[in-house]
Amino acid sequence: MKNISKEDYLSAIYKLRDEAGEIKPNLIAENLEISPAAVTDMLKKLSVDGFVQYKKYKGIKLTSKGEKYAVNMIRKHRLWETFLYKTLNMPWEKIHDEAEKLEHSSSDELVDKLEEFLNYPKFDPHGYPIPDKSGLLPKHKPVIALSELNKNDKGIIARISDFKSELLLYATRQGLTIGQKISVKEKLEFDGSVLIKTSSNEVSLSKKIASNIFIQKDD
Amino acid sequence: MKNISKEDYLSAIYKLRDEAGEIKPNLIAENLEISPAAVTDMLKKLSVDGFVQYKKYKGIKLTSKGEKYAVNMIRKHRLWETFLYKTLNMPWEKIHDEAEKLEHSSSDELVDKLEEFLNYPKFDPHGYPIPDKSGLLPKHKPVIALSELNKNDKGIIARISDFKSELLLYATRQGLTIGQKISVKEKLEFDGSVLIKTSSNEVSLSKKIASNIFIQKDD
DNA sequence: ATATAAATTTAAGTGAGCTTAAATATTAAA
DNA sequence: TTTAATATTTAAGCTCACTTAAATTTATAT
Repeated sequence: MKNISKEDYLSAIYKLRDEAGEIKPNLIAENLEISPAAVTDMLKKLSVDGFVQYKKYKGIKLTSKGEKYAVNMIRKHRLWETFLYKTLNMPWEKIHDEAEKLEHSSSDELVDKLEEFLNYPKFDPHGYPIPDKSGLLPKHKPVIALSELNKNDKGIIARISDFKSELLLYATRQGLTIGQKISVKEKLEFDGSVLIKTSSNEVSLSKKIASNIFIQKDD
Repeated sequence: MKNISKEDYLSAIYKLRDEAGEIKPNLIAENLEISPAAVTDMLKKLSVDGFVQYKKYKGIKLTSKGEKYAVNMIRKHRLWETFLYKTLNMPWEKIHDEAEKLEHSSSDELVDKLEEFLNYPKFDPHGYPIPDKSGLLPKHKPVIALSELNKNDKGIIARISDFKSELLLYATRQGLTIGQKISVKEKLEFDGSVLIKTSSNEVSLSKKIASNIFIQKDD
C-alpha cells in the first residue's frame, strides 16, 4: 500500500496539465501508480479543502490556492534535484526519486536557504524551470516535444522527462544531454519513430521516447 | 493523529538508552508524544520483525539488527543537522526538527555523499558524535551532565541536548555554546540549581537545564 | 442511433498506527 | 505485608489512504 499524500496529487495535477493539457483522473492514477478509485476519493477531499475545483465526471482544475501549493512543491523538488546533482554529484537518473521524498520533508525556510546556497539556479538538471519564491517561472524559450518535429528540423535538447530513471539512463547512454544540438534526419510514418543526429552520432528513438525529450527549435 | 514510524521508535530507544540507561515504554511514549498503548503495540511489531527483544512487563532491548538500524538513523540525523547549520546557516535551534524529517527521506547513498561533501565531520552542531558509515562513533573524551558537577569543578561545554529548541535558544542567549569554558561557582542543595561562570559572565541554571548540558571535565 | 468500450464513481473492505477506557502487573509506601 | 499508586497491556474503535468489484456515466465505432 502506497502512501501518496495530498502534496503528490497536487504536483501531479500541475505537471499533467503542463504536459497533457487536460487532466483526467485516470492519468493521475497512472502517474501516481494507484487505483482510479483512490483518485476519486482524494479529489473529493482536495475539493472540500479548496485545492481543486471538481465536478463528478467533469473536469479537474487547480484553484489558485491549489496552484500556489503545487508550484511550491515543484520548486522544492527542482531545487533538491539541483542540489543532489550539482553539489552531491549524484547520478542524473537517481535524483528524481530522491528529491520526491525530500520535497515533502523540508520547510519553506530550509528551501529558501538551499536556493540561496545554490545561487538561485533557473533550471534543474533535467532542464525544467525552477519557480522562484513567489512562484514565478524564469523566462525561457518555448520547447516542443522531439516527437513533434519534422524531417530536417534542428534545435537543442532543452529538457528530458525525469519521471522514469530508465529513460534518463538510456538517454545518457545515447549521448543525449541537455544543451546538445540535434537535427531530425528522418521520421517514420509507420510508428512515429525518429532518426536524429547529434554532434557525435545518429540515434533512432521510438515515438514514446521522443515525446519525452523536449527541444528548443531553431527558427 | 501523529504518524510516527518504526524508524522513530528505534532512534528513540537508542537515544533513551544512552541518556536514561534503562528503557521503559512510558519514556518512549513521552518522547514521541504518543500514548503508552501505542508503544506496546509497536514494540510487539518491532519484536516480531527482530528489531527489539521484548517481553511483556520486562525490559526492552535493541537487537543487533535494531541497533544497526538506529545508529544509521542517528547518523543521518546528525549529518543533516551539520549540513543545515554549516552549509545553509540555519539557526541552531531549528535544525533538529528539520533534520528529524529529512532523516526519513534520504537513502544511504545520499547520506554518504552528504558526509563526503561535509568532509566527514565528527560531531554535529550540538556536540553529538556522528557515527561513520559502518556505525562506529568517533573517539571522544567522556562527558558528564553539568548537573553532576560540584562546586569549583571546571571544564568545557561539549554537548547540549537538542530535542527542545527552547532550551537551545535560552542557552544561546546566556552565551552557552559548544567549546565554551565554564566553572561551577556554586551549587544549591535546595533545588540542585547551579551558578556557573563563563568567560564573559555568570549564569544561574535550574537543575533540569543543567542536566541537559554536558561537560568535558578538566582533571 | 445504438451497441460496445472505456473512464469514472460508488460501495465495501483492509492494514497501519494511532486513541481512550478498562484490566492487569509491578513498584513504592504505610 | 497489605494497600495504594504507577506503569503496562489489552480491548475496542477511529481515521487515513489505499484496494477490488460493481454500478454508472461518457465516449467511440458501427
